[in-house]
Amino acid sequence: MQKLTLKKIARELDVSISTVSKALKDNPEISEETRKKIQAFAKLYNYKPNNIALSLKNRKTKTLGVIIPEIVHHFFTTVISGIEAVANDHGYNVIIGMSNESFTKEVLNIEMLANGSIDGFILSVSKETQLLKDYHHLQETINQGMPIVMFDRSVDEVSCDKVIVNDVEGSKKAVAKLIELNCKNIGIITTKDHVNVGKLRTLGYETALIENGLKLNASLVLKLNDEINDENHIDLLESEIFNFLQNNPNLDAIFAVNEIYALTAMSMANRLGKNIPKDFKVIGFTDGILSKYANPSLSTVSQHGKAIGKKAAEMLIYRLENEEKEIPYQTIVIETDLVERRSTEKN
Amino acid sequence: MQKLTLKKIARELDVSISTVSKALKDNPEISEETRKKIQAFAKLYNYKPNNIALSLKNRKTKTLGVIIPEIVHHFFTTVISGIEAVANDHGYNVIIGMSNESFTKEVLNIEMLANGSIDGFILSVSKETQLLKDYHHLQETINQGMPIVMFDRSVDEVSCDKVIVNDVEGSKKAVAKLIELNCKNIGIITTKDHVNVGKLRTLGYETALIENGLKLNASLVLKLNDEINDENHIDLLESEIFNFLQNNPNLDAIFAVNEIYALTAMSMANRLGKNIPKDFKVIGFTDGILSKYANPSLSTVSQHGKAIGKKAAEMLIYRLENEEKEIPYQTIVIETDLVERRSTEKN
DNA sequence: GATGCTTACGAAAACGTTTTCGTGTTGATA
DNA sequence: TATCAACACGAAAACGTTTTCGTAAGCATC
Repeated sequence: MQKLTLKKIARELDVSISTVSKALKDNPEISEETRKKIQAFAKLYNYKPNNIALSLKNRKTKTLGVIIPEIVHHFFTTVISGIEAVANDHGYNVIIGMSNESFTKEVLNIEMLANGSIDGFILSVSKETQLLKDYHHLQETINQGMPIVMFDRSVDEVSCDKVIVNDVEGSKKAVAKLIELNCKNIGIITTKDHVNVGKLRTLGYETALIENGLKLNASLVLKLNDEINDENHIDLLESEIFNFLQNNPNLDAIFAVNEIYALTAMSMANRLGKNIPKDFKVIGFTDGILSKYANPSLSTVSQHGKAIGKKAAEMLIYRLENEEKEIPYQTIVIETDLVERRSTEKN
Repeated sequence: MQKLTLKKIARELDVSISTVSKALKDNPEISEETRKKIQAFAKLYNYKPNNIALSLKNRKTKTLGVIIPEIVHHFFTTVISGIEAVANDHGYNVIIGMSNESFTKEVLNIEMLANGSIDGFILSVSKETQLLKDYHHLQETINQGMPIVMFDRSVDEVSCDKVIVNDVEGSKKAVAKLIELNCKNIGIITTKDHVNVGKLRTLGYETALIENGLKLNASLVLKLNDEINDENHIDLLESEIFNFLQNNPNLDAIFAVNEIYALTAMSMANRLGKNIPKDFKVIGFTDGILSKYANPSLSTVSQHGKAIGKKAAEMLIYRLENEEKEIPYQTIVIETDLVERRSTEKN
């Protein structure tokens, strides 16, 4: 009933532990007869080596630690699915920690895992960490010889492998598309600047306008507190966006830096009597489930989350399995795609 | 740079390993002076005990294994967030495996983790496992002394702790609500019967009709292959549901066993010129993000995923930490709530 | 009959802990 | 001065592996 060990097999078959171990690994030192006997016994009672003992011996756990800000989140889970796929192919497990966007929980999670439980990290830093700009926990982990691969929300101040999204370029594509569709007054709904991706996407928006000879107009930019991007503040979000649209009646398109802002913009535009896509077009960022099933379906900038996860896992595993090599840190940029759906159909 | 161990501290301070270990645990055997010295050194160089070595020694890993069919899924991630919260409070980590609805991957994941990596499982079986009705891997795991807590998709044939949703009751509430709203021809969009929750929700629908004196009408029941409940088959799903609604023009309400079916039903009803909620009402199952941000927002049966996860983790941890006690297996039923939104507003 | 070479196996160390038990030193007591 | 307890520490086993090294037995060789 209880787990079988080498020692128990050895005692049972009256040989030494070493002999059992070698026999199971087809070591030629062991005679045909003994080997057959031991293997048969092990198979019969379904012997499986204990992973913890192996980890201790090898000083490798064959598991990756993934720290994400939030798990009930389409983008992050998509990334995880990419990580899992690659990890499993290489015989690795994945252990997941959530920071809940809290600096303290991020530190705690990293400390908990860094003491031998895993071989390396894949992580996206919390918003609070970005705000505090305190990265000592990350640096210390790296200094201790544990590799980190950052994705999406990466921090420039820490040097390590990174897989990032081309936020600026993705936003430029989206806004350029709106311009091409003859929109003249394109607004943006974004976050406050301390959220890095928000800042970058805003930059992309501005760049696209300028490159196409359009004027920037500060009143067409709505910067929201990201605390209201959350299921419990739908009403607040709605009223902010409603007011914004009402105060800018000439708006004929919105680029929103996430799905929720985009969907809310669509509803509020509807409420103001605008028809989408006929007289109001919308593009979001992040190709999640909301965009696909929205009504009308929402055009969006796809980040290829699964590809991000795969790439991050590949980089980490490669580094882990080639520790003798001096591999320079890399930053991989995953390009975005504009997925066109009904919210940007031509008139 | 490299990880500090007891041995290194011992060598550095010229004492034995035992002394270091005891000093760090404030064992009174060690003199004040030595204790202070060792603790100061350990703190200075940030000593943290190696988790793997502890796991081996204690034969406890303090980590829970969670196997889910799919991670890019609102309900499952909500459950995970509940598990994480409780696990972290008790000093446990969570390691996640995905079966991708495949029996083989489920078995592989369980085998991979069962060999010492974790202390117990929380799992929801894959669709393929339900179809094959092969549960030997689950039974064997339990026989080896590793506890399992099943949630949501549980299997009656295996006895262990379970946390399940009251699918029948939830569906009854939903359909009863539609009846109360004066709907006369209520259809259901559900899955084929081999999906257990689909079957139960269908049963709830039928029960509600009968208990309210309405007739069952087979033509108002649409049983879909669950392969098309997937982002790649939106078109197919749409056409199936469109035909269903078109062939039953007298339908004035739909109860759908998941969000996607419900949203698609709303779009298709729109396409057929029906106004929601005025002449067509819809209720879905699973209170996910889609329901909240749908337009009109979708009334739905909420399963309280986080509560399910919390309860499952509590049961598992309690069992793990009271191994001496003979705890009988429990099945906890989490009741559902009907969340009313605009798709069922009164006329 | 001494030497050497296979063959087949076991002992022991190592990974990093915790914990039990043993022991040398000190100071007090009879 | 012999005895004893208290004190402070170290040795070693244990958790379950892998792997290096040592060695006994058997046989052939000269």
